Amino acid sequence: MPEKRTIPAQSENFSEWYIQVVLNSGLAEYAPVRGCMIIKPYGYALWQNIQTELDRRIRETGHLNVYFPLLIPVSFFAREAQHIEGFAKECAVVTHYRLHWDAHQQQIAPDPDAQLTEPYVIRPTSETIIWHTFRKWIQSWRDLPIKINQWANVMRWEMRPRLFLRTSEFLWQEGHTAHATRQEAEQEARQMHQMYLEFFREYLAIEPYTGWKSPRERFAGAEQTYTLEGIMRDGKALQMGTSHFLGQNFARAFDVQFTTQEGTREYVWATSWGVSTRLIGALVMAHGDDHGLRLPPRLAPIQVVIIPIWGKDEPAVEDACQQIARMLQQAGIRTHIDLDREHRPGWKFHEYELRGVPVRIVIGPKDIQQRAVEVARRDTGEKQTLPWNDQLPTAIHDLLHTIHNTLLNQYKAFQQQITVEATSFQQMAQALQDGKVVCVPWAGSDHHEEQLQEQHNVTIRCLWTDDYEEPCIVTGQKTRVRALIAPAY
RNA sequence: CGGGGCGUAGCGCAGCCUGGUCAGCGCGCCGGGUUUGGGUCCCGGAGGUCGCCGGUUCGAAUCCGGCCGCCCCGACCA
Repeated sequence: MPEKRTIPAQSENFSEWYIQVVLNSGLAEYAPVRGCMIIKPYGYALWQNIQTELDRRIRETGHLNVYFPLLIPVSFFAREAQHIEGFAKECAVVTHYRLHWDAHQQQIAPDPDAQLTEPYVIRPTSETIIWHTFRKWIQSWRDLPIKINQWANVMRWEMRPRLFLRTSEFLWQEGHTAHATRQEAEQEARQMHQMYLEFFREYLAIEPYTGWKSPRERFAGAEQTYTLEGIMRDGKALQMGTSHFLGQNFARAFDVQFTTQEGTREYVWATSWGVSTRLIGALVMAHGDDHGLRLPPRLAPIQVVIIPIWGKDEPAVEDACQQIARMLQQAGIRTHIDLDREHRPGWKFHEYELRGVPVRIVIGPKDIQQRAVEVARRDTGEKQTLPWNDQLPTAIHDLLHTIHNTLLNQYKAFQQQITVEATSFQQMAQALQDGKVVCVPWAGSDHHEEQLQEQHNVTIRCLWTDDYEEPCIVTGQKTRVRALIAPAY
């Protein structure tokens, strides 16, 4: 039986595979505006599952949710020099507050009489408006720390958009904190970085590389940027989250000082950190295969799909499906029954594989007779028959757990296998040529990094320290610092 | 911004070179029947000012000029 393939093989054309999986699995589709996407119910359910757990962890670590406005006066961006340099090129600007019918052009257009005296920027990130506000909120050491978070949309007018990975508008969570001491702010930035790592491991089944960014790759306005770098199945790195130690840069830019316990005046120390809908792109590219998505069970909108095989006695089959669904739902398992009569079972098997549903249960006349169900795993494709009894929900629950671990272990094995350690520039170049990502001793400068990009089209994704010293591959200087070098999204 | 591709039915496409029964196919949709343990099959039906503007011509989806938009690859970025 020839398979009707709607998506190309991953190995054939990864980029096209990615686009087709996103579109055909029902995660998202293109919007009328370039670079924007419509996040469809299935994709949004996935995002909401990410939100729910992440929000819990953010609040658990002492942060309160807030909402700041979408529009920011353009002058706010002039305050912090690096910040404006980083974002100016990609800002959408609101200049008018009214449309009118332009009789000359025969179209609706901004009313020239309704031009704003000061244009507003649609936020590309909220540091500026938040620090403008912090000035009002902070006078004394008693006002600190302030630890807030907001779930919002932001807009960055990207040159080259890509579904979920780099859309002009995207959804994210941005945390912003203010502290009395450098040490406390640094601690906060590292803590949230660690929180992301645990969340990725426990929910996305991805354990990315972690470390800090080189000065070149740092957030505009940060003193230190901590990052999480996942390696996708095509060997390219994807920045999955960041946490910035902002020093006193924004406090100085917005003149936010406080009176210490000793009565002196000091600038406030800051952090900001965030993850976005890009994580959905990471899930697709880290776990997906030729059949489509493979969603980690703790985030999957549908954890178990039940597919009936109708046979002669349809009511009996439907009833059996309902009973089992109820049993699973009562055990807290997100279960969906597909009672659609139009499509045959084979069609449905393919459909739910494309959509990455972790577990499929098939129920037909045979199963009813034997008081058993056929259970298939999306991650490995394995099928097994489980008895239809009180133990079923527990068995499925355990299976979901196993699937999570399998996905995580497969990811880790892949990441380990694609990573090579090099002790010379030559070795590194060869490994990159072979499609590997490379870990090297590094004490180079911005200049060396620029050369890497020009010559090999790769960047330093992150830096960390090892226990022993090795000579840097570009300077020969002994160093404990290691760099992960890879092509990136 | 550079390179490439595309715009014809809801979706995917053919037709364009060589202007004239070229308004066509597949999927989907609607109606009826059949089938259901890995993408059933058959019959009937609805649906398009061929991206926009202008030109050439007796005649333009097709040729010419201009404009607009989208996608892919690169430089920038979560």
